[in-house]
Amino acid sequence: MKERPIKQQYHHGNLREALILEAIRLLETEGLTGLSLRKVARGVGVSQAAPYSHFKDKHALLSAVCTAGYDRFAERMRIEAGASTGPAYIAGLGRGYIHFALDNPALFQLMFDGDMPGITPEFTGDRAFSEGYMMLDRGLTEFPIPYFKDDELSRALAWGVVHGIAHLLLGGRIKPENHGYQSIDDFVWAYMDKFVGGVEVPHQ
Amino acid sequence: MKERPIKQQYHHGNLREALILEAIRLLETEGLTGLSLRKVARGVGVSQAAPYSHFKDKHALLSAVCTAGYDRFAERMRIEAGASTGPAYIAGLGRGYIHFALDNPALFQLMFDGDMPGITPEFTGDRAFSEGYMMLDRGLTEFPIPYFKDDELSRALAWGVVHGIAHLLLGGRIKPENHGYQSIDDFVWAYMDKFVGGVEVPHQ
DNA sequence: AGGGCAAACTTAACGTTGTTAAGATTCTAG
DNA sequence: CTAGAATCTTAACAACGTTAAGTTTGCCCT
Repeated sequence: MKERPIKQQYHHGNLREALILEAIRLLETEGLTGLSLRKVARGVGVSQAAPYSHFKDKHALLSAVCTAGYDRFAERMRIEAGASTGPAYIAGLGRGYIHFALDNPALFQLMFDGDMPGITPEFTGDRAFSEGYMMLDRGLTEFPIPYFKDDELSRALAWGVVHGIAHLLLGGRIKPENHGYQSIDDFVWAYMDKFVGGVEVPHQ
Repeated sequence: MKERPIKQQYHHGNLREALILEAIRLLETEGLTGLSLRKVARGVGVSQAAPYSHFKDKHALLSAVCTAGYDRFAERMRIEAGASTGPAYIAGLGRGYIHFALDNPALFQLMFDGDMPGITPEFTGDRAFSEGYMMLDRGLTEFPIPYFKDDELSRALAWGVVHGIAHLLLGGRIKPENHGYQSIDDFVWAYMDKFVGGVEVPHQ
């Protein structure tokens, strides 16, 4: 019987998960370019070559990080959409999408800029498949955007609307104060409301 | 009098421009992650430290590359918009935006993903300022999208629509064949037509 | 014309990175 | 209890960004 079943000395126990969590942590503190395999290894207290027992190379670790990221991503959309229906459901999904990007900038950048396996309809990786795309797709089928007749293009359009603003806000290309909004959150709400309803939202 | 005023042996002559052009060339052949300062130097036949006579560091060279990129970017939009007016003008600008991204993927990635000085209304760098944003902004003022009342949000929305689809197509997240289109160009035309007109475009 | 200075460029070195090889330690199945 | 597999370590390699120190070149000033 061992006195310490959690923290071992030579065998780490669950190095694989620890590396993924440390990589996510470093991503948000050091950014994508500041992330190195050796730093991740150092962060969990193992040698520089230890990760190679669990991942073929750096890209494989980052892929695993993406998989975890897609899960959190879909969860955020699910939470913000809540139990609402109709246009409010679509708007909620969009806000979740955008908020996730702004709250996890480096992770979002890795998920969509690094050439990582992504969220396309035909992608069938089990855990890596993002529910995010499916939720948006199903939502649009149930509740089409008024102005746009429901067809394949309207799905791409809705996705573009949401993804584009997320990416532009992330890069600082669009600043809410330049569009009459004091807080990012006000802007995001108004933005999605305008898209799903096409209405003019009053902003002070 | 020298026999060769163009190609010198020790002093390169116009190393600065040569480095920028070589960096752009390498960007599209090796990608953003495959681009190194030393490769750029090797490509123009100078030593590894030569670039530091013209650029403070790698980031400074990439900034100069972005400046050149923004010029080409705006030019592409101008060309595709041509002399058209109304919704067709907006659609043309959007197609130019998307086509530039697809034709210069790594350059576009650098311009919008690397933390490079970008195109925001208040950015006043002389040559680095992209006319692209200004053209889109002026176009929308002259020719508002029908469904959306012309306000500050509609500018952000239009930019998001265009940028989002460009980025998603670039990353392979959206594939035209999944939306009923055989060629990317058909898809891009239909996409922009749908946005500016809100009409259903027939696709075989 | 020539001297000197600054700009442009080279070689050499440092620390960091991703990756591999070879060996040591621990776990586990038989 | 023991063999082999899984896990982890140390050591090394080439490539990278960057800096320091020295060399070559262009050019202005007298």
